[in-house]
Amino acid sequence: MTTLKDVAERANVTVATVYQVLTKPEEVTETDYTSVMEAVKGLDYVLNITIRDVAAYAGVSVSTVSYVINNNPLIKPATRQKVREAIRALGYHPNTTARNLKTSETHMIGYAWHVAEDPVRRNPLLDLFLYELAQYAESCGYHILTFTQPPHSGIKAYEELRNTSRVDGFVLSDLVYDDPRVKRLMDMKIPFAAYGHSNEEWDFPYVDVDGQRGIQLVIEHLLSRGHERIGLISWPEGFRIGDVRTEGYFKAIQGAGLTSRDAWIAHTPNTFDHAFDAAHQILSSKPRPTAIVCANDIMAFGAKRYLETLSLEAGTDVALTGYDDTPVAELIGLTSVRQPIGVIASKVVELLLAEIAHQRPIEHQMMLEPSLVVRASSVPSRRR
Amino acid sequence: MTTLKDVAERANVTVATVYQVLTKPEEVTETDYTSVMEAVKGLDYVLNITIRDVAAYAGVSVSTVSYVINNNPLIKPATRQKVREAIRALGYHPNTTARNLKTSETHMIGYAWHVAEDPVRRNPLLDLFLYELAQYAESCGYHILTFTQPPHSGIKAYEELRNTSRVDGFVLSDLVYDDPRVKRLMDMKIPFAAYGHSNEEWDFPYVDVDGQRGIQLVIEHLLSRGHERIGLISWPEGFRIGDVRTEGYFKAIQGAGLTSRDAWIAHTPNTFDHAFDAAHQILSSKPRPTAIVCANDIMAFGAKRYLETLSLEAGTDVALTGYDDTPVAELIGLTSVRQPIGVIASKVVELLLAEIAHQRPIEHQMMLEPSLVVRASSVPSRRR
DNA sequence: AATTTCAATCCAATCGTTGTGGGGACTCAT
DNA sequence: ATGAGTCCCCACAACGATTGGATTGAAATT
Repeated sequence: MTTLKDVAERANVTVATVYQVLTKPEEVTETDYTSVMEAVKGLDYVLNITIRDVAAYAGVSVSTVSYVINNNPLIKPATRQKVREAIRALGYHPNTTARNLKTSETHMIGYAWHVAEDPVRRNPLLDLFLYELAQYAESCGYHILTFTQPPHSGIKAYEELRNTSRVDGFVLSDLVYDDPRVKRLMDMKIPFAAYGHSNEEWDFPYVDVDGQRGIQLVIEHLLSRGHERIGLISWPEGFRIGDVRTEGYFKAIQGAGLTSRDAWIAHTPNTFDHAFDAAHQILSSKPRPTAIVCANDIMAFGAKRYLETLSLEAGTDVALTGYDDTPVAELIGLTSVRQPIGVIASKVVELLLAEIAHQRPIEHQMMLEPSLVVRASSVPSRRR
Repeated sequence: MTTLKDVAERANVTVATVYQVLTKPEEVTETDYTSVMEAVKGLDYVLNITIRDVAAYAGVSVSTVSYVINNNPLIKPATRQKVREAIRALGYHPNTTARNLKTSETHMIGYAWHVAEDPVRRNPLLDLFLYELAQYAESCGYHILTFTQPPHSGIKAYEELRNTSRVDGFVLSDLVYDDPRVKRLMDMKIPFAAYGHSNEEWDFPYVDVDGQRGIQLVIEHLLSRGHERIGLISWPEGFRIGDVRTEGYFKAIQGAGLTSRDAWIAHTPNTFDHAFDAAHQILSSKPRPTAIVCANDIMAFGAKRYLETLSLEAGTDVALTGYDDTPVAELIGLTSVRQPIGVIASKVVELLLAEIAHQRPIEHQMMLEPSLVVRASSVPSRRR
């Protein structure tokens, strides 16, 4: 491979001159220009600054430049300065690919989009999570490689990315019971960290938010507002997040010495229409609850619409709460439970980087606290 | 670097045996096991299948293996078969990093998250776009590297990613007038393709959706339902998308021989509350419009809420339309304009890949047609 | 003065591929 | 037998960085 130095020697000028001719030809003497261009032609050189060029420019060896780049303290400040200057002058940027090859790291984190056959089921919370993930990873010098996991393809995509060494590890979200991805990644000893957890017996790094606690917060809030008949709309059984929240509901109700009734409980898929119907069912019971807790904002949204058909106002007539504090909750003034997505993302990245460095901290499983965001849907208001 | 072959020679067994010892020790004879393990220890070898191992296993040269991998037709079918078998047997996967270094391509596409200081302003449409982008790019053997562009940092992040050769090119979205990213990327001859366009005079590859046409569809629909007094809630002037849609409104109104009034037009930031107020203002005019066209779903959502405070029903009492067909539109039964995000994403990727290959097609600027999604908010309904 | 020590550099091998430029083996016509 | 022409395959030099071990000159020690 031809370097700036080769051209310089052939044209019998300095490396700096060659660079100047190639980047700002207008600032250079006629003779320099022609001789350099001739050399360039002869060697058919194309400008591409590498570490070698920097070394030649600074008058040191390649390794010295490398040490400077990597902040190796052995290098004398004067030399360091000289090299830095050369880097600046030539506008040099280390080639990540070459570095990756040598160090066999990629500084990339893989994150699979949650499968979304049904666009309505796309979870805005996870979009936000991905955003925060990207942000925090970047501050650690990592980037996120997003990929889509074809439905029912198992974890092919994960293996492929790892096998071809495109990523150093993975972040998982949307875990299910006995999540096969977790199992397989553990088996293959591929670094990963998860948002949410899967199987109590598996030992892997994750960050989760206490779903029971979230519902507890909601119910405490409702109790403080005098509600004693509290309904629930949650997922069908068998979904991890749903089950946790449902359980939280029962625990909190019992903890407060209240009772619930079957008629006040609905298990429905997470869609607007199903929740609408569920609200209808619950509010048809006698006595009917004065508050309805929903395991998700979408459900609350559907319930709210049902209230409107009865000309009931959420907050004033029936208290209504959601979960996840999605943008829609803000829009419709829905009391909801917020997960600290920013913190989760940063912790997950931290855990993952530790895994990649083969240093699993003692506390590699964290449970974070959600917080309650009270809005109009659970407190009576005079207007609007 | 030590290869399987080195170990095999030292232990005086076949390459296949070494591999077997290292992967399925239970299926191997005692003597093989000990001799191989001894060799492994002596060379302190760690299992890592490379093209060299495949070559040794198949009894061909490294380049032959490479040719097979890259489907070079020169290789004889029998040899090809032999190599394929070796690849399978050893579970070999080419190392992407090494390949990237050699070919100086990365098969990565950079996409910056739209800046979102204000979380409420996050655009779900772009989340969907990113998803589709990832999906289509993958089908072309590319992956998406997402990054966040720190606000006011200019296009530093873009340059950095390109300079360190992490990506082959970029996809842009959320373009503004005279977008500085477009200008700079054009200047630096960095491949990119955009969703949306920026400056009429710049020649760069993009895909856009005809915003005027979208509004026109809406207004034609309203006309067909007999509306003649049609209001508009749109962005303040100076935002590309907003201006296009506003213009579409005026053109369509005039084209239909109708007139508009200043009092029926509101320019507001894209928030629920501002739209609420705008609707209030518009509906206070006399005569008041029978329909309100909004340049965005969020605005329509705010307007809808205002209607509700008046006990007016969208669709029955006042027709209301949004734009972008975000999930919320589906939820609240809002007539909206849908952009073919899947098509856009695939076209953008196509254009970008062409740029990367330095083959700009004649049609490197496409304008796609939006479509109207009619829901209850613009058609009177009997129930619900 | 001879030897050791040490900080500051440098040399060269290496990471795992790709692809050019041969070259051996074979066929076919001379 | 010879030469030309194919057809397959291989040796080897890259790609652009990192890094262990060698080297060097000067300071410290003997």
